[in-house]
Amino acid sequence: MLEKDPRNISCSTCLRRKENLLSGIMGEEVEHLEDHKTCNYYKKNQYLFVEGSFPRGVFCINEGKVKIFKRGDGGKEQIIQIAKGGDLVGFRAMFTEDAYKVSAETLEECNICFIRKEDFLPMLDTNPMLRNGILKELSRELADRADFITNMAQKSVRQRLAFSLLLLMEIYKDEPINISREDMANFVGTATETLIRLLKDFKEEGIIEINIRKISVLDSKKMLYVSGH
Amino acid sequence: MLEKDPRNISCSTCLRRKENLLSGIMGEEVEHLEDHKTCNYYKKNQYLFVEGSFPRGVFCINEGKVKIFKRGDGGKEQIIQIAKGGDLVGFRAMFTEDAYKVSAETLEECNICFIRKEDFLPMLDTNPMLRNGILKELSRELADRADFITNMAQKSVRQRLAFSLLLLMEIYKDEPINISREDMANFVGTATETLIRLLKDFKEEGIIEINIRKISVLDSKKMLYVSGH
DNA sequence: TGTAAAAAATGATCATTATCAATATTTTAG
DNA sequence: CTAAAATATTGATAATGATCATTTTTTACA
Repeated sequence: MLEKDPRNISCSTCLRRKENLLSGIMGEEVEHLEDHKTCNYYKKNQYLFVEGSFPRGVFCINEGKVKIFKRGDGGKEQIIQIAKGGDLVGFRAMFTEDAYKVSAETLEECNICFIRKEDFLPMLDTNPMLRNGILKELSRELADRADFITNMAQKSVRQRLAFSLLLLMEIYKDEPINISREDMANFVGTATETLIRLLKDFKEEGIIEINIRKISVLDSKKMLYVSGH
Repeated sequence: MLEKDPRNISCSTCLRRKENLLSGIMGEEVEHLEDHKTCNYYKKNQYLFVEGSFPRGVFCINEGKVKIFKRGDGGKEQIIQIAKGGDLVGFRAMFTEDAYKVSAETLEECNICFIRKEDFLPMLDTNPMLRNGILKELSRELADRADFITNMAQKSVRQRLAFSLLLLMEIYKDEPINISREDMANFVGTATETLIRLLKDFKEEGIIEINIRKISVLDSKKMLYVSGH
């Protein structure tokens, strides 16, 4: 259970901030951030923003997981990314001055801070470290997505699932992976039924363990092998 | 046939530059650019850079098409993007201070200018317009790749081919699309044989016309319909 | 805490697309 | 201009993965 009134989260002491893109912010800029950010508790399955709407600022996840996804023409979700504590979410659309091209929804209860555009963008001009960090981050994500596309095009569903489970393992750290079969299928890019069958295979092969819906990877070496990497 | 000694290409009068990210460069910065850039003629199938190598600068395509691709674990290429005259290529890896994650190879003869890192990066600090342009461009491409991933996951090969042909149509402007079946298959993310069969279908349906290997889209409205968008 | 709704799991079937093999056409280089 | 190499095309077959229908389990909440 998370703190439901997270207003006391402080930027100056926030450990998340010290490890993310905002770590370059110093002195009075931190104070300004602290005074102007808001922080809210989100239940599971709440939207942060929706495809087509216009960005008002950037979200900084303190606790919890958020899925970033796009709806295909049939309305089916494709999950592009799963963001976790420490990640900044939704700042890309701010630069294009365009509507969001993806949506963001919590996968579990979250504490998430919000920094308005007007408070965030000026820091780009005054803070070369932040600027460079963002350029670096955008470039890194671009490279990740080239990988994603290549995997999608060239790997079997079994291989993609294996690789996705390794990614999810990193996102969920030591905790078991706790995500609905449908979301997982929409991340891997397959049908829910196919995903469930493959999970069963992995279980029978001793690579994973399933408790109710939570998945633990038992043999990540074998998983990497199965992923074809 | 292209000019094989393109040293006379001038940044100050370059129409390509005036329409791309470098349009914000003014006055003596243009002169500096002009003095420090180099410009070369490339034959078909020449590499600009290879996955794993380290970037020394950025390429500015004056004439010709360049494929940006990644090799999957089997060595098979996945084309991520096809760059054309006016496009800047290879600047992402410069920000990550990391090796290239993709390769770039000419699809036809090209004239391409090269700006060294040392001449390019400092402009980021002095030129907010360039900086914002690049943030915008990176964000836009990130959105494009989310689309790419979603199409890859949710659309049939037939739909993806239709969509790819529309993209290629824009890239090739009025000229017929001139790209090998293998490259096209590696862009769509399918087997060459499947691609050829589908092209045949499109031809029989009157949506495209094929001359030797060059493809002209006859009915782009129908093509859009077939693409499922 | 019981019940309805949602999510997960299983089974059967079908369609799409990959793969392998062979041939035809086009391009390249001597 | 011609032979060799590369590319494009066609055919046959197999495998992967989607879809639809149904049952079981889990979750939410009155």
